[in-house]
Amino acid sequence: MARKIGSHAEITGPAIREAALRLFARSGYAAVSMREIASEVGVRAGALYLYTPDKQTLLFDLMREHLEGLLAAWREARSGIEPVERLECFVQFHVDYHIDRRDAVFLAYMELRNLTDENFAIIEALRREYESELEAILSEGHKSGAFRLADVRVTTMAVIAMLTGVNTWFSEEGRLSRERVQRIYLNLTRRMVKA
Amino acid sequence: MARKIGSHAEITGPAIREAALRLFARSGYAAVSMREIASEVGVRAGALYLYTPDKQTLLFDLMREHLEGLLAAWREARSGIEPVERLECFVQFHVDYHIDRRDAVFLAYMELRNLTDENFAIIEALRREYESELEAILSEGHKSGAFRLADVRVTTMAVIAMLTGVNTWFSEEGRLSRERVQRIYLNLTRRMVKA
DNA sequence: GGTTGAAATGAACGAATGTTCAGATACAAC
DNA sequence: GTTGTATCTGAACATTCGTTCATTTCAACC
Repeated sequence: MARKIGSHAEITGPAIREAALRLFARSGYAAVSMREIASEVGVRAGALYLYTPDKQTLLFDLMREHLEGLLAAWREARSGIEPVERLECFVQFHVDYHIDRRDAVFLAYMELRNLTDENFAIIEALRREYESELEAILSEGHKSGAFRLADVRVTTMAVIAMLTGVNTWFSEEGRLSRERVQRIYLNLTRRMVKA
Repeated sequence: MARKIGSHAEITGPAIREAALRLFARSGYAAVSMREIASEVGVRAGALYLYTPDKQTLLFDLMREHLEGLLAAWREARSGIEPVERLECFVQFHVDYHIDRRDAVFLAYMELRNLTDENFAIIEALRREYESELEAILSEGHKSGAFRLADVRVTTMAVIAMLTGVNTWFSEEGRLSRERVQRIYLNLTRRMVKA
């Protein structure tokens, strides 16, 4: 029978990822040293290498997990929703998910250029996969006449950019509640696709 | 009478800024070394310090010049335009200006966190100044009844995020011409503010 | 042709980087 | 209490970093 895993590892592994995510998002991948991450966790730099083969993999894993989580959560959220209501569902979901994961969203967008070519291809594919979820919604609605769009692809990019932008200004303690912001973005999106 | 400036300096100064802009945008400020920049210009690292006091100032100047240029160009573009047409003018201008300056736009957004606190405050003020140009347009239109907006501030941020997003996908050799893209974004913006 | 001075070099600086690894440590199992 | 092993340290490694500066280069002038 396998030996029970050491008690520290159950804590340290996730703690490293959380610290790395926070620091990478705040200062940028290249500007954060392994010693900084270790210090944040309360451990020395060498110990990090029990949990990740190297710094690049640490970054890559954070980005991959974010995007895979995003896709999985969306597929869960949309299941059982009629195509007609899918757009509204998407907007609500996207805003919610992104507000709750500012650091990860920031990282997955800002640090693309610090990925190796191979890792970049994987991350980029995941991003496109998510984008094409929205594109499919718009495309269906366009064909059915529910939406009237000048260009499906451009509208897709426009809506995603607009929605993701919420992270550059929204604050939970700000003037507007999360629900109010969601409603406003929903109305803006409706207008953008209105037949 | 002042001595004529050395012949090299007329070339090298701008060349350094161009190389730095390109490299910073491609790989990130922290990931680019002074030796890389110098090599790109065809000079050794020490020579850079004849043109900039340090790396941080090099970054800061690039960002400041971009934002100051953006503001000045916009104020030039809008002059003589009636308030009613200002929004359309803004969209055209913003898309055009941003498409033509991908690296600078990218830099001024991505590298905010690598600025010293003092420099960050200056850059951030310039950004807000530009944003409030659009906000003023929307606010006027809202008051006059030309637009119907749920929230002026959120709509401002939404429009800017949507428009700036053009840089993440547009290519001059792509499926759509610049003029076509401008028109699509213009229509999307019109819908977002429609009374 | 010699003088001047800006431009650029090349070597060097201390500091910080990612990563490795032999040894110390802590803790579950017996 | 001894053993076994996962965990972690501390020191060291080869590089690379931003920056400085004495020295060299070279075009412009008298």
